[in-house]
Amino acid sequence: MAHGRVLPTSFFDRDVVDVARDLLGRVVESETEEGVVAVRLVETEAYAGEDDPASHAWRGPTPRTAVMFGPPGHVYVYFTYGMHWCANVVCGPDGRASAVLLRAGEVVEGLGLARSRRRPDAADRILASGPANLASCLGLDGTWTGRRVTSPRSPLRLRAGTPVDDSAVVAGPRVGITRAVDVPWRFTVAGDRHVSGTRRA
DNA sequence: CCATTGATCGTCT
DNA sequence: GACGATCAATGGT
Repeated sequence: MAHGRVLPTSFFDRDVVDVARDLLGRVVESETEEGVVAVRLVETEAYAGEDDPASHAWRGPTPRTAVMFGPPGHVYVYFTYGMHWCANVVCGPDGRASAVLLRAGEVVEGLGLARSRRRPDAADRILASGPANLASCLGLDGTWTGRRVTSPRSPLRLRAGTPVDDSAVVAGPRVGITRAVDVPWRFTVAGDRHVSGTRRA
């Protein structure tokens, strides 16, 4: 219970943009045989499914994106660039394929384990900075897809943490995409050192 | 600080 | 067969 209670399914069952913003300050926590790693989120992005040209779900369901078309509160972990895994939480009602990409955070528990999964010499500020780095710290890969984040007994959980005040939230364009490049659905905690780089395609 | 580039392979056209 | 919801290393300003 160190980081508050687990967020309920209703938290994720609403507009994906609102969820992305409200996830800042919350804590993702994974538990494996190796131990627990917890990350306080400082950067997220919203992807609005079939309505959003930048979403993997834009052209309708495929075997890969099937989870996103299911009920909210489950994880979608995808493989990209031949070497990286990235994690999303499915949002909105069943049938609407929206999801929030977890882009960056601060490791607040399990620092040693997180570092061993990345690089032994990784600085704290870059440990979970970037979606693939964040997923790596948590030990996530494709086998985690479909898991719930809304149960206290799930190996992957999202805890309430401490919500971030509106005055400290910055909205801007999403990173690394080639369509809908100007839609401001990337949310960061202003001035936080753990936010990832702002390079665009 | 900024810009460029190679690595590497699943997914969909 | 092309293209990624990326990262780290490199080299210049």
